[in-house]
Amino acid sequence: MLTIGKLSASTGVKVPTIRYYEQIGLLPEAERSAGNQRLYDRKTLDRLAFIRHARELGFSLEAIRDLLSLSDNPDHSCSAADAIARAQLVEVESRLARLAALKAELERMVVQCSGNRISDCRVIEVLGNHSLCITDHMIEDAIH
Amino acid sequence: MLTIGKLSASTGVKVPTIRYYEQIGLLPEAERSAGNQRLYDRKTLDRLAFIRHARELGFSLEAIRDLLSLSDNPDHSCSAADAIARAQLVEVESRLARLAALKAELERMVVQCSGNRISDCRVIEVLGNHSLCITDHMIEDAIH
DNA sequence: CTTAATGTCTCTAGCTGCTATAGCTTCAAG
DNA sequence: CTTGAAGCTATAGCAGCTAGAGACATTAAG
Repeated sequence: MLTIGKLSASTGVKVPTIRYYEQIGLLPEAERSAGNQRLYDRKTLDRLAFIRHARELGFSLEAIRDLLSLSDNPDHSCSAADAIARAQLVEVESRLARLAALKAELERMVVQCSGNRISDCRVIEVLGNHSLCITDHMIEDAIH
Repeated sequence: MLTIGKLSASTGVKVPTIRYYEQIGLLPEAERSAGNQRLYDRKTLDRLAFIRHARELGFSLEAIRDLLSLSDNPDHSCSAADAIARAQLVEVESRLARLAALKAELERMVVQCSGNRISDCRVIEVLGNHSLCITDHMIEDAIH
């Protein structure tokens, strides 16, 4: 049985975050020691590792809640889990395309900085002039 | 002079968001009509377009506040603006590398989905098994 | 000119996903 | 047996909005 600190150390999830996950029902209410301290078993450690990993992949707590309830019912079809993952993938691809476009724009900005007075600064100018920049339309094209 | 609705329509920033920006001091307090409605001029429209664009580029409101105060003092050197943009670029590059790795992992997940019972589902399994996944170390390597 | 629809006003509360603080109790090492 | 770390609860705060209530303003149609 692990204390919350050990659980935190072995999953990389901070202590207050673990308590928060319990509070919102992502983790079950922990057993308590005689002195009222939370105690965790291997099962909860796995569950928390799952949550952490999914968070790193950008899944929302809501999506994770769904995935967990799916994995709690192993007889159901996995198509729902697959759908969640696919939706997440679409999201990630969209963010990726968007970020790539923004990176290009930022690079243009810093390259063109004259190093002189603000009034000559491309950074400020580009940010103020939307027409110089990559449009949503271009981003949409890049995605598809 | 524009009402808040027109300003919203022409910048794509929602009405409550404009009021919020005023409240936190990103926009100056607006002039008011006889009937106490906010009125905006071209200058504020430009400022709001600047803010919107910078937000799309992922700048925090704090960074935008700095950029705005720089552009309000056009005699200063633009190296500060350049530094902010460069920091933002580093951030974006890091997020980009991270997202690319996550995309690869998600693709593996959905491809391997057996379409059958949850107990056979790779989506759930991969999420639960951190050792199968791309590590922070690998992401760091990808960045540099 | 009136009426109805739409727009705007202020204020408050809520959202996600945590993080920090205060003031207390419990535990483990020396 | 003491002391310092780790735990507890409860509350409040962060970014960056968003939504709702209930009142006043403006505009367009009839």
